[in-house]
Amino acid sequence: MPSQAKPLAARPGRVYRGVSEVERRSERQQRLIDTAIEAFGTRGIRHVSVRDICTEAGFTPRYFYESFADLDSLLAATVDLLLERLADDLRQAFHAGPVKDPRRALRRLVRAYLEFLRKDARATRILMVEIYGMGLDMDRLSNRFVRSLGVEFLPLMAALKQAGLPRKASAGLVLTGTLGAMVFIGTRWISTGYGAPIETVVESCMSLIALPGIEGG
Amino acid sequence: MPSQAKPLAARPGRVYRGVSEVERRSERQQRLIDTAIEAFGTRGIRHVSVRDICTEAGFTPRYFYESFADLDSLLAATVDLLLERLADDLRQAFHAGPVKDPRRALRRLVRAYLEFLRKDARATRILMVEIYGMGLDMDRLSNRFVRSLGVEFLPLMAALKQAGLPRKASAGLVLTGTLGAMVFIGTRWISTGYGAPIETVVESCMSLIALPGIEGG
DNA sequence: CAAATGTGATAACGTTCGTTATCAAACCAT
DNA sequence: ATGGTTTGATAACGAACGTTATCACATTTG
Repeated sequence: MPSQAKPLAARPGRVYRGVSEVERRSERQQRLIDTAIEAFGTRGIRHVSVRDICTEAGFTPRYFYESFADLDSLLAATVDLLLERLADDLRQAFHAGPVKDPRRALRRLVRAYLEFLRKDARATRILMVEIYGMGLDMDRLSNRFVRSLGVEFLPLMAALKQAGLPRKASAGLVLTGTLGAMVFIGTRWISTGYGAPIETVVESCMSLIALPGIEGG
Repeated sequence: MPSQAKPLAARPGRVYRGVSEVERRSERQQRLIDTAIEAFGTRGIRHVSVRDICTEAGFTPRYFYESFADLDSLLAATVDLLLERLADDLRQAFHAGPVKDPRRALRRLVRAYLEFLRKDARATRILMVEIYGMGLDMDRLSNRFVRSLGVEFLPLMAALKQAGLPRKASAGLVLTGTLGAMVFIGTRWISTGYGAPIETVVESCMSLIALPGIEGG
């Protein structure tokens, strides 16, 4: 599934210990990504080597290169997976209530985002910090984030923004800024040990999302 | 001056080629930091080694360790210097007009910030991207940024925010969020080749800073 | 002058890195 | 059972790393 992973074998392959070749390869890939989440998420990419990943996953280096070209590819695949999980959570939260009320739908999304951050500090570190080590420029990064924040989420927010936007502002930049606000608030919340109650954090996020013009709650 | 640099020799030392020992050491330190700005700012910290810095600065490794304990210390010193420069620019912009009008003063600050980013893409990359590679947690990072954004800036903005803040929001978190918005917008602006006119970027930033309640322009 | 110190080029040290190979044991096919 | 595959442990490889030392040369000090 991860885009940066190597292709998963064309031939059907042979069955070993009950599982097919494609299954085995995919399991190994998954195990590598799981190990990467732990390693990158706790020590940071700069303190993780290919060898580290292999020994921690209980693999021979050969199996690393079977799945990934290098560490950066593994990081990219890891980020992909985490963004996918985040997107799932957001989608679920979005549809867990009335979709027509934009303010309440947005609040559900924000809360789901924060709960995702609280659920796994390692994932958070990877998505909020380590991701910058990749070659991605801000545009791609922002787009990637934004795309994973749900297809439903985006037009909703964009519409809201456009409504109350000052004449000369750019909707795209404001969107990026809002995203940055979420990221910083989330990261800060975590680095202070989730000190503030989630209600307060949600409210703080909402106060930055909500522009004059849609202020109604 | 940089906090992460090694102390600059206690003894007076001897004069060499016309300059005193402390001066020489400080010049070397400065040259190392200049080299670091170029190296970190264009290739990223992950692709820079102590040896790289030395050869690019025209130094023997000995002189690296004379000034810094390791690469991270050099990065920290570099960040310190850049934040200092940014703070200088902001202070100057702040006092370049009527201080009493908070909206206009804020706009001057935002513009100065963006012009700083445009002035040197390497500095921008270091401050906005590479900085995350350091051990700093978000709290320290945010505080460091925020402190360098000018002692005058902060209470101003905090006061503005508090005025229009929803009941349950946290002023500190909202401040962090605003900072994140600035960072993301600035980085995105740059990664798109400064495509948008600075007026548009300023306005986009302002639309995120300005909360309902101080909306009056 | 001579002695002491600062400089710069070079090399040395041991470690770790990414990457590839070796080889015996475990497993599947026929 | 025999022969081809997959596996896991181990090692091998050259390159790069951080760090420290060596030694000739330039400069200052007495």
